[in-house]
Amino acid sequence: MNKPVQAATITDVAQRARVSIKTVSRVVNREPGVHEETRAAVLKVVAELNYRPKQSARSLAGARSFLIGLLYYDPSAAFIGGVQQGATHRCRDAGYHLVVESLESDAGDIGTQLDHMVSALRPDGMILTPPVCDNPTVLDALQAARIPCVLISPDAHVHHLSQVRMDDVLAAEELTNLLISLGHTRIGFIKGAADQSASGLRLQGFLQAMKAHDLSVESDLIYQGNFTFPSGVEGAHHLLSRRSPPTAVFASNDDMALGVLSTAQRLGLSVPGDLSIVGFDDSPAASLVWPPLTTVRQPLAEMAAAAVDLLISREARPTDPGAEGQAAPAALRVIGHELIVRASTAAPQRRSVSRA
Amino acid sequence: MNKPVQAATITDVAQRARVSIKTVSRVVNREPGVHEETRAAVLKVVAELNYRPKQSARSLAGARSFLIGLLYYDPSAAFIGGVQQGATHRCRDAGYHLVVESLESDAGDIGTQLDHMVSALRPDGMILTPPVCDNPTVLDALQAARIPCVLISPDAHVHHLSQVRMDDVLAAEELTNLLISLGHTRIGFIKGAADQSASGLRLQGFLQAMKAHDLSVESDLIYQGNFTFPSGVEGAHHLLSRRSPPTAVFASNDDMALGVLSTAQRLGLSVPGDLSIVGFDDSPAASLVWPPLTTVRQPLAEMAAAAVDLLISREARPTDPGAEGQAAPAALRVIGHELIVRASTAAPQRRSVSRA
DNA sequence: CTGAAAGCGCTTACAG
DNA sequence: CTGAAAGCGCTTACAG
Repeated sequence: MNKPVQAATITDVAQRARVSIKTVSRVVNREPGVHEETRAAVLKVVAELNYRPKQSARSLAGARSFLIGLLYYDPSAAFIGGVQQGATHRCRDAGYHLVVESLESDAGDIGTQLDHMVSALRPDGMILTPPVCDNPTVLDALQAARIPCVLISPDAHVHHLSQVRMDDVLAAEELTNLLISLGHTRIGFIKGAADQSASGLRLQGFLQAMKAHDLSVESDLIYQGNFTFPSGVEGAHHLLSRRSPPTAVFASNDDMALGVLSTAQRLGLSVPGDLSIVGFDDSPAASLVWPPLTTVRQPLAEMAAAAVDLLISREARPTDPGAEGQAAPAALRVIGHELIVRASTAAPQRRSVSRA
Repeated sequence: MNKPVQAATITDVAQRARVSIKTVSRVVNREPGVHEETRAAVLKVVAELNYRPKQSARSLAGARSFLIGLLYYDPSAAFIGGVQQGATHRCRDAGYHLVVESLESDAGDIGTQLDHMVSALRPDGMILTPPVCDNPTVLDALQAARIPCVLISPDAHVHHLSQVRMDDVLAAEELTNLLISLGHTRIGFIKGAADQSASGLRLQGFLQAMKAHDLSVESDLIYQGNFTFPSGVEGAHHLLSRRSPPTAVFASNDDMALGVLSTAQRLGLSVPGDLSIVGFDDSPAASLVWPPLTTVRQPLAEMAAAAVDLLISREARPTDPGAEGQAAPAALRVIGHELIVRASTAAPQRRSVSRA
């Protein structure tokens, strides 16, 4: 009996509360200018009928769709998991919904894939993750469609679009300071892929920390990796075969750090006894290996939540090509990270026993 | 000039094609009974205007929302990645959209979290992944809301809801047969968590394969794990400390296999020389470690695509409580898996050198 | 094979 | 502080 077959509509609520649908609308949307008693009465009926406005009706009548899109490339990185979690939670709290779109990078018609979501759904905003957030085609298409966008950790620093990121330089500095404070002075560094800006930022943080402690960095102790496990293996061989090998290695991400760890152990080095290792990302594997990796956790969920906020509050409006002058400046949010100190780091042993 | 500020509507198309909006609707929805010339003319205008029906208008007027929900629990397992990819792609091909909802299992009000999506969005169907797909509260709520559901690999085998799964028994048999064909006769087995049905199914497949080859299985060589890395470590210690240790270990998932691998190496055993190891899942880490794991890839994307198909074709209608007799039987789709043979398996060495 | 009318459930722009 | 009217862009149920 109390279980209606049909979901309640705004009209049902209005009739039962003896007000107009406009008043119900005001109450539901938390608009000001409603008598407190009226508001309470409406709210009571809303609860009784378990009324929930339909997204499609609101979207059709109004200017908002209550939908936010999340765009990413297919090889759904671990990255996506954290971003998506943060985004769905914030969306739910705000009465929005997250629609995901996994783009196929090999399919040439990225524009068509996007069009699908943009024209049919007309989301109120779009969140782009790396590396989609650096794809000019995608960015242009979204701009043309006037969809507000927030880029998560894009490569391009100066941009007319809003973005959310963490401070890679600072995190790398902290990681390096940790090694230095443990007593390491010869620290090897394995760079990330040359075409990703995070690579440069992390190196910068490393160099700044070393310099701040008056420690020299031999160019021989910097190896160009590409964020993959194999390149970590190669980097380890390179660094550990030096005449005077480092007592610690800073790998620019966990995958490479795992490669270093694996290689060190195969060479008979004990970690962290003979070699301390730090990574970056706090990937799932980082805590599964032995010893677990000291690393940095990217605040992915928090970054995504900030992106949603930017979109909902309309701070992320796309710059209007027709009125560039009065366009609001693009927002930039930097979210704090977290240093995760685990067992892969320790003070260096008195004398080096490493050899490769 | 050719770039309209406003997106084209069905009226725009109708006027330009000199037909009624009803005819445009018919063409766009591929309904039969439209003169071929008329259809061509409409299609031409649709292309010219780049017309795309708005989801909100279709949803409000019609019986479908063109939205499919994906429900999962927060610690977004690697599992989700594959499922989501398969689902978004199939949705896009079918003109649907995937809305994701990450549930917080610790928050008591799962019903409220669900309600958010169900009442406001009214999705045409919902895809549930483990372990949400086995939550009675969620299932009941969805049933009450009359939302068609497809469960991905649920624990409960007999169910009145549609489901898609892989054949765990068969996959475990194949994995075991591989080890047997390499010459292994003493094979240790580490079971998965006792409360997940996959654990029992994989054990069953293992036992069937052993029996089919007239190989005995000492109860001492079966260890109760729980799908975690540490339980793999414990299982390895247990198995390898037997007076006559196994030459191969079948871990019921990759995380535990990784624990076995790590332990074996710390004990000085070479893998696969002294010990062959197989896992299950083809997790990202499985191919990153050395040696990479022989395992089974779950056809997650394919399973998700099948789930979307079930939902769109309306084969997954919820059983109507009011007319149980005429309810269609729940669908069941079993999707083929893939054996991934890597370097963690080889023929056993002549004499066992293992000790723990 | 084609179309005119009504209506889905809301918000917008006004009016009072 | 409140409401009547119009309309968003489609589909449904008919009619021809």
